[in-house]
Amino acid sequence: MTALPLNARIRREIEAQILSGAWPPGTKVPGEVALMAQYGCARMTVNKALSALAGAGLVTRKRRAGTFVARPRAQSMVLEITDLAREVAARGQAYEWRLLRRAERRSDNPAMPGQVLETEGVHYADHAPLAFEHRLISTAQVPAILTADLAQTAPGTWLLAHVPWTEAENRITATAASPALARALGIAPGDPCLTVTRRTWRAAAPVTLVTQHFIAERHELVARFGAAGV
Amino acid sequence: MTALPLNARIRREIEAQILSGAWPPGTKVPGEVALMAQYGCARMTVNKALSALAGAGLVTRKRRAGTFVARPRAQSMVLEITDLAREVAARGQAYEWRLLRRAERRSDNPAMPGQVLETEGVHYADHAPLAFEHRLISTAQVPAILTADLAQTAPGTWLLAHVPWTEAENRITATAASPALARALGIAPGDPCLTVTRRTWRAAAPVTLVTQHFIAERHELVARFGAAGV
DNA sequence: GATGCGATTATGTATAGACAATTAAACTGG
DNA sequence: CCAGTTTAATTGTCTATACATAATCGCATC
Repeated sequence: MTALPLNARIRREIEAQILSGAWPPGTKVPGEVALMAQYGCARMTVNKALSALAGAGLVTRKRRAGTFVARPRAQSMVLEITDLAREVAARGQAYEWRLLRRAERRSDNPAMPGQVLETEGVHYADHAPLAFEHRLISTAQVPAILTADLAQTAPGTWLLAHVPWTEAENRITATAASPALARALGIAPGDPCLTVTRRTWRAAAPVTLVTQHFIAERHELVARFGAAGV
Repeated sequence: MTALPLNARIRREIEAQILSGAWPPGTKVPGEVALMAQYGCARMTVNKALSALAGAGLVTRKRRAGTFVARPRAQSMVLEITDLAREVAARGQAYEWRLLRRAERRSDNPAMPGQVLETEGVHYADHAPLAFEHRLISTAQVPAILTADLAQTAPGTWLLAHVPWTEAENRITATAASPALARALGIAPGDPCLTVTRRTWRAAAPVTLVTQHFIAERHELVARFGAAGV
């Protein structure tokens, strides 16, 4: 057992009180001077612990008033959107990507203006279709994509390795498969699909706009939240 | 313009270098002593800025080696799962909850063992059905739920206000509406639904297990990633 | 009562210095 | 040239203190 730094220990002990329910929302947490006396340390050490708790949203702090156990508000979950190739491989399945279309053209989509590379293809897991993907990539932002072998490497995999993004937005919804989509995925028209649309920016400039249609039974998004930041 | 605290300013300026791409992944960030000289401040101030960046995952720090711009890994997105009542109200629509079933019984679901309160009901936005909800609540963990008026307040809303949770897991998928579900929501059987299953724990003890079926056209989950933590 | 204003209190930020822990890099002996 | 050892650079934590800032409380006044 390595000795936990003091500020981390203070933090953990307060956290335990909150998470056990002993200190319900609204409870006043002992002030910095009180904790300082209790632990026999400097105020900065206590401050670091309480600031970290405030940053994690477990307490709210207000000058003159004090520190209080926060009322749980929105559940803010972390959704890990990994690269499909990696995710499939992590499940121990064989990953495969098949490029169906590749075109350089001017975009007619206001969300991705300018010259774009358009791709369409299907992701396979263990040789069974998993998702159909339609993507636009800004060639102004990512000129190197034009020389990439996208029949070999899925554009998402290539982008993840080559382009840092600064902002992204995912929209998740359910849709019924259109006849064309059903044909590409080998399912029946009207079957439910989990549809993820992701827009990615780098320094306010759109980089890529991708829509992935997953076969519902074969894919699930998982978002987890652990309060302790563990 | 309120003057930003110095540690926040240092953080922002380093962040800007990383996000603009000027400092690609792997770049060595100036050390604490260098920044200390550059900004003419104490090391603790620089340390606070860099520690915050490390906490946000933008840099990794290693003793003796230094601070380096982190390599982007998976896209980890923040998915805000707010209370439905609040979310509908935030969109300026009229929220309504209708309780269809309420039963105290022993659970046969291994994910939620023991004595539970089972509820079923429908969430409405502007008097149109939005989602069907099925829920199990552990009465051992939340005895007070038995006295709550769940016809008036949706169980999710009540729980959010009364029970702190420590861990949660969401599974998101698409399903086709069963005949019973279609009847409850006023849609056609087989129509696609966005299905969210959420399990919540408090200190390793299961609190609630809820499944919500959203009408696909009326609901969308949005996950955002803003690198600056804004 | 209602209103305005000062006093008080708790947090927010910053300093300057100290020592500990880690580990990359330089050095040494075989 | 390699393996083990020492050195030194860098971050991690902590102290003690100081002043800034926000907001509540209470008092005086209208």
